[in-house]
Amino acid sequence: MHQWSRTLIPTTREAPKDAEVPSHVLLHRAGFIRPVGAGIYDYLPLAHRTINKISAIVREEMEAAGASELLMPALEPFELFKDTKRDEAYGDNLFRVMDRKKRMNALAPTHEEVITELMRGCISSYKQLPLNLFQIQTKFRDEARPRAGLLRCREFLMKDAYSFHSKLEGPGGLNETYDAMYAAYTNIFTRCGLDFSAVEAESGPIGGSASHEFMVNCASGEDTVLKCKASGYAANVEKCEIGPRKAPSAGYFVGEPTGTLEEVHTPGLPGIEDVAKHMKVKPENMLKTIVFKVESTPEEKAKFGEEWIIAVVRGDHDVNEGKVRDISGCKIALADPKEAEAKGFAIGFVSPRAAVGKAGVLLLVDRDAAVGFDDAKGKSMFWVTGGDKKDYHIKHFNWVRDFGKDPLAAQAHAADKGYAQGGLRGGDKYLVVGDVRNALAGDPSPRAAGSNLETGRGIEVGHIFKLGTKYSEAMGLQVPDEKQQRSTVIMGCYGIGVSRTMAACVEMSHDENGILWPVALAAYHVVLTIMDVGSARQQAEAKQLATQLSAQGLDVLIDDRDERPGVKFKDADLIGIPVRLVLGDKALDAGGVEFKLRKDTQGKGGVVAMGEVVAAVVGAVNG
RNA sequence: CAGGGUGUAGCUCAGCUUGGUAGAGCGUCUGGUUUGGGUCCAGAAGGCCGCAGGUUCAAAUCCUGUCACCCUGACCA
Repeated sequence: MHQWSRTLIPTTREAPKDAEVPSHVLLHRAGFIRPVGAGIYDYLPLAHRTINKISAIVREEMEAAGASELLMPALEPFELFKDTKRDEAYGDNLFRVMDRKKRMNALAPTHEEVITELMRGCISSYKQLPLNLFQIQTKFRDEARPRAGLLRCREFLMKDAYSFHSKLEGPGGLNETYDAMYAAYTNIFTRCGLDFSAVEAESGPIGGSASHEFMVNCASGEDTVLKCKASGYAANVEKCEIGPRKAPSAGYFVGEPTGTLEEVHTPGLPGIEDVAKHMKVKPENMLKTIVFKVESTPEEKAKFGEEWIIAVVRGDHDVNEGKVRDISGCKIALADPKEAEAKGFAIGFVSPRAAVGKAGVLLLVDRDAAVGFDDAKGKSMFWVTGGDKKDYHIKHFNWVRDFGKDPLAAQAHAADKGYAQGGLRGGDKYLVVGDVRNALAGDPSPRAAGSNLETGRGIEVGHIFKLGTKYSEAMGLQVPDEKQQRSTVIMGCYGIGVSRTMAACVEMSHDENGILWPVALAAYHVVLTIMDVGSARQQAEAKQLATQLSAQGLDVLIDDRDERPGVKFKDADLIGIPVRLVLGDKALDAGGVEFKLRKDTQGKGGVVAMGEVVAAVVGAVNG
């Protein structure tokens, strides 16, 4: 049991002006955190207690799933990152520290390199695998823009686990451990009392194997999630597939021109919305073109030369970079404007015509943009797109007339296949129709015919990932297998943002008076509010009750501050303790104390007889 | 990294346009008052006006530079 007057809970009436999101405001006001620098925070006693509770749950479930805890250093020699090239991949996000010998070190953003190096020296046989090791430790990332309090920090607490396998399938394989981690994460976030979803996530260009994110469902979340109720499919928008869309009845691209091609001067209009407004059309009548540069290896460049990809989607849609990458089969990056303009692309004003007659340019057209006839309206489509020169757009773009019938005809087979695989190196193709945009609410489900996707927002608190051999390959982690062949170890990694989980919980669960902690994460289960601290009787009763509650394994906070009742009630609500017991003369005279749950916002609760209080609190806490 | 904004008391902010030597509310401390949802009254302490240059008789205020923090975007295993 702790006394409020003997610990540090600096509640405030107002939050700092720069705090905007609820978790930031409330964690500050409730005395959980204080800023130290950009994206760096003090974790005060309440926060520390809550974080310890999250950590304890994580530990239990990780151990139960067969993982062992260890602790690796946060400070690492910089050379470690060279083998995996993550000194470059992380770029400025990697904190660099020069030591007295002028040697460069890194503050670890994550520990793949360290643990792979560790394993290289510790295991020498496939018989020692599988292994799953985890730690709970402070991570450092020099984020370009830390924001939203604890949700995006430069220093934060993370549980990171790494598993090692000699095979993918079967007992002891990566897939088995991955599934075990999926189950463990589900247990962890369920026990934390969070409303969450496990969703398919973008697994990046390496390997293309499975990856799931665990998202706390919350309208203020940074990530967009799509779900199909019928099939249970759920995915991050970065990853979400779109089910078969209805093909245009007349065929792709086919439609009569809606008028003669007309150039319009559109200077100083930065966004598609502005251009649409200026040209008096809807964004859905515009074609949005995004230019990507293929990032080839030197060998590829020698063979294929410089390569570009132009993705075309409807103006009200967004290009999905992962889908462009997957369909083209190329590593890509948004084109550098200067470089692209040198190639003849008027960035910001590119139309599909820009691809015509240029070698090494692939045009990827989203299915919704690859039409010329509006079936719903029963007439040809009206398209506005770039004018292929600075500050100009064109009206009445028609695919067949203005892009060219021959190139379209040559690709009819690709369009019919729908999700055509192709691209620059698939032959002579330079136009492919497919799914290259972000999914939206109402889009067809990719897993259940006739069902539609729904959207929600989420905060990513966990991410599990099949790494494959990315790190073991780069760092030479191999063990001999049954046949005495050296084989590269297969890895998985599994992260949980512990400090972010605390903040996400507040985002998910608060009201106008403060935080509502789930019992499992509450810094204290119960707060005893002493009405008159000058009353020896109230003090004695409080102490006795607190002792009884503590004996039941409950965490008890006694508000023994010499404050007016109103102040104490406000603070109790603010810091969000699930159960409040008020010790005042009125209730004591009636032989009890006042019992109120934080989630019951109305009224002041009822009097519970002294002999039944402990059972009542235990009952409330247990569920 | 680009664009925008802000740095004045522990917190929220006013003062700056039009230079004249520092203000309010909340919080803190003292005394009184009050005592079931952030009482009321009186008094007090508390500031290198982010930092460094410059202009001026005089700078929180004008100029230059710099640092820090925040917002939007880019970025984000």
